[in-house]
Amino acid sequence: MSTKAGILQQLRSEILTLELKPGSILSETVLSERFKISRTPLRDVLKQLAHEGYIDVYPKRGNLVSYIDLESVEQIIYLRSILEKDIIKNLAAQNVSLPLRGILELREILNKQAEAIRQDHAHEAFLFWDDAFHKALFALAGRVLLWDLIQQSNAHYARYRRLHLLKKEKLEEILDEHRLILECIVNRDAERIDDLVRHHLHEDINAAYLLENFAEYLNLPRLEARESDGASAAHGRKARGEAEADG
Amino acid sequence: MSTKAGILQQLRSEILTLELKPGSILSETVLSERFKISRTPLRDVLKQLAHEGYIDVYPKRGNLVSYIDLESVEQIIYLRSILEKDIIKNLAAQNVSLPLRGILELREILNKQAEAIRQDHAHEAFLFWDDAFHKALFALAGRVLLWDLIQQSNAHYARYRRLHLLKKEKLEEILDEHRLILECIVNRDAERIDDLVRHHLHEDINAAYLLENFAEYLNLPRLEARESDGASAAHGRKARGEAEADG
DNA sequence: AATTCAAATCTTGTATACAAGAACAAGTTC
DNA sequence: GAACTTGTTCTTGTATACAAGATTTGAATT
Repeated sequence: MSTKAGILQQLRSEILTLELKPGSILSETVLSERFKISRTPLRDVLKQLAHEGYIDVYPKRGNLVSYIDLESVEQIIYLRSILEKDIIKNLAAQNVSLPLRGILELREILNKQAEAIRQDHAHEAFLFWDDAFHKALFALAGRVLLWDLIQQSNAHYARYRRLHLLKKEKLEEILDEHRLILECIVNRDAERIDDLVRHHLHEDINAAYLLENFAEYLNLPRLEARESDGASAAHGRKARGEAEADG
Repeated sequence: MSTKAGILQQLRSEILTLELKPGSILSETVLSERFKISRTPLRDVLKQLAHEGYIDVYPKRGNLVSYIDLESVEQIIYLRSILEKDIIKNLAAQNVSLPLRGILELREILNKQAEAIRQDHAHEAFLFWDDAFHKALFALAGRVLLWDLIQQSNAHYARYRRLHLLKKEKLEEILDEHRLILECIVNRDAERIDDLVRHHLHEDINAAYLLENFAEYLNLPRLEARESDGASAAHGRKARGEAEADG
C-alpha cells in the first residue's frame, strides 16, 4: 500500500516485530524508492515515527531505528500501573451497574486471546488482543484519550514486551491475570486490584534477561570500547550522539 | 526569529495567550510570507502544532486554531491528579532524605512566583513558575519523561487555565497551596497530599463560568442554529467537521 | 606506514512548481 | 426564484531540483 497511513503502519509493524532491528538505517531516498512515493510525504511518516520514538533522527546524517530504552519502559509501566489501578478500581467499585455490554465485550476479547494461545506463532495476535483488553478497560472508564496518549510513547515498551514474551510461555499467566481482573470487576471486589495490576504490568522488569540475550537491541549507557572484542553483541554498533528533541 | 523552533514557539505562545483565537485560520502561504520562509519547513511546524492539539487540520481546506476542548481538559486534570498524588506522596514518604538541593530549588521557584504576583499583568510569568514548580516535583521523583509526555497534550488545559485565572485573583490561593504541598514534603506528612493535590488541580472545573464568558472559544457539541441571534458569541463560527487523527 | 587535506558522495533541509480536492460565485436552465 | 452546472480560486498534497552539513574516500605528503 502506498498511502501515507499504510506506510506508517507498515514501518511501525516492522520495527515492533524487530524485522527492522534497532540501529537499522531508514534512508529517505531508499524508502521513497521502496514505496514508490516521493520524499515529501515520506518525511511526514518519518516525523511521526520519530515522534513516537520508533526512530532517532540525526540531522543531516540519517534516521536509525531506535534502540530499546529501558528507562522509557519503566516510566510507561509506572504510568500505566498508576492509571490502571485507579481505572479498574473505579470500574469495580462502581455503584451504578457497569454496562453488561462491557462485560460481554471483555469476555469476548479474552476468548480471542485464548484462541491466539492455542495457535502456534500467534504472538502478534496474542498481543493484539492483550492491548484490546486494556484499551477496553480504559474505554469503559471513559479514558480512551489517555490510552491514546500513552500509545504515542509505546515504541520501547511494545518491543520490550515482545522480547519478554519469548522468554518463557507466560502467555497463559497473562491471560489468567486478565481473567482475575475481570472477575474482580464483575464481583465488585476492588480490594485485590492494586496487587493484581502491579504484578500484571510490572511482570518482572527483567533487565538482566534482556541484557544477556538482547544487548544489541538495547540503548545502553555508553560502554567504554573494549579492544579486540569479537562478541557479536557489540558488532554493528556505532557511536551515537543524542537525537534532537521535538519540543 | 525565522528558525523552525522559533516559529513553533512563537505560534504556540500566540495561541496560548489567545492572541490567535480559536477558529483563526493558519494558512501555510500566509505564514510563509509572515516568517519569510518556504512552505516546507512551515508545514513541519504546523504538523507539530497539530500533534499537540493547538490546531485542527482539515485536509485540503485549511488549519484552524483549535477550540478549547473541555473533555481534554478534564482528562489531563485526571491524569495529573492521579500521577502527582503518587509522586508527591512518594517524595513526602521517602525514607532516604530528599536532596536538600531539591527543597531549595522548590523554595526558589515559589519566591519567583510570589514575585510575579506582586507585578501586575504578570500572568504569564506566574504560569511559567507554576509549571516550573510542578515540573520540578516530577523531576525530583525521576519522572520528567512523564511530564514531557503530558505536555504534548497540554494545548487545551493551558488555555483553560489562562481563562480561569481571569475569573478571580486566585493567584494567591494557588501559591498558598504550593506552599502547603512543599510543607508536606518537608515535614514528611503524606497524609494530606491526596486532598491537597485533588483540590489544587481540580480547582473548580467551572464549565459554567467558561460557558457564560468564553463560549466562543470552546469546542461545544454542535448547537442547533438559533435564528436571528445577534449575540457575538455565535459570530464567526463555522460548521466544523472532525479533524483527522494522527494515528 | 601514518597523517593530512581536499574532493566526492553520502545524508537531510529548503524552495518551488505543479497536482488535485474543496469551496465559492456566477451564470444557465428549468 | 430555485436548483444545477461550470469555471475560478482558494486550500493543502506531492514531486523534484537544489542547498548545505556530515561522512567517507583516497591521494599527496611527511
